[in-house]
Amino acid sequence: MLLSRACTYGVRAVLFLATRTDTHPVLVKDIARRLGIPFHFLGKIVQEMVKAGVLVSYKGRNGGVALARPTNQIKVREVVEAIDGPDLLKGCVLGLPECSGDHPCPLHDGWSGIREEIETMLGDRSVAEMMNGLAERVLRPNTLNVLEA
Amino acid sequence: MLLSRACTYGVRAVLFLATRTDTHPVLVKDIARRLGIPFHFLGKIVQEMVKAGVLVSYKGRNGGVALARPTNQIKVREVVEAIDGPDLLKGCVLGLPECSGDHPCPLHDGWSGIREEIETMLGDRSVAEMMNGLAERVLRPNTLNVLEA
DNA sequence: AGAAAAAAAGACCTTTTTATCTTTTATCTG
DNA sequence: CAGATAAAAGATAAAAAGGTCTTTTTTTCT
Repeated sequence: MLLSRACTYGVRAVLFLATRTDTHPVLVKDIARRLGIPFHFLGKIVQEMVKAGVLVSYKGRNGGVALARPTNQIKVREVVEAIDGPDLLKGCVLGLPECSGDHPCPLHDGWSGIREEIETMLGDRSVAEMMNGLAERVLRPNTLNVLEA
Repeated sequence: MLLSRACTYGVRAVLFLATRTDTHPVLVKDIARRLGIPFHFLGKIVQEMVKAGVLVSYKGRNGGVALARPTNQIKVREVVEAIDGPDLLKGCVLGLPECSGDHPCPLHDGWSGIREEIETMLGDRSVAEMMNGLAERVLRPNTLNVLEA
């Protein structure tokens, strides 16, 4: 698994918010229900994204969470780093501290190229750029979500 | 992390065996010491690789483990699949069961390309092909390994 | 002010991963 | 055959990831 499950939940939540034209805050509970993610677990993840400045949250009645910036100013990498940490793609694929350009492990060069592509995928495109033609339903894990109103 | 730690240990053990011109079995204990990997943990991992047909093992005096085939007939992918399972790279990056060519998630296309490259890196090259110019020491995690004879 | 609503925070639990230790089984040597 | 050797197997433990539940804090609306 490239991303932790928590991270995939976070990315999905951000993409979900990005599909909404309405920018009013959305309840974490509603996001969790719509995406089939455990509510309280998503709550924790949302907190991290708020701390990281990706989301803003409002307590109390009419509260909820919303994207901190327009979708064209948020990169998926920010979300990933907020949840899985900045070192997710750092370091040797084989976990060798000595592995470097000077002392490459057998996978070093291959992995370097792939890592760059992953970083491009996550970082060089904004959330907005990714949303082209994305139907909201695709973010849900199961088609037969009986909880959906 | 792309690969589990167990998997990196397994790959490193295979690469270590591949650096040896001598094809006599090597003690798991020795591999563990040389590579700085927990002995008993590596034992479990070796077992899985033996079951998968990547390694062969011999009990008793003069026992140990050895590569089951010449290095040009072993692919890293085999090792990875023996330890992390065959589904490591299968499925959506965001964990969405519905994600497919028809209903792609926003990362679907980008990830498809990257996945293929990872599979190429792991599967289309044999262990032998990767060993070009690899010094054995690079497989060790710490330069100052006092345990090394 | 008081009640309700919602995120924040914290305690706790379960599963998986990583790791250690002990016992068993197989094999070789003398 | 006896003893030593080494992997296999199993039991246990520690740490991390994933998930649930309860309480607290903040805010808003009568």
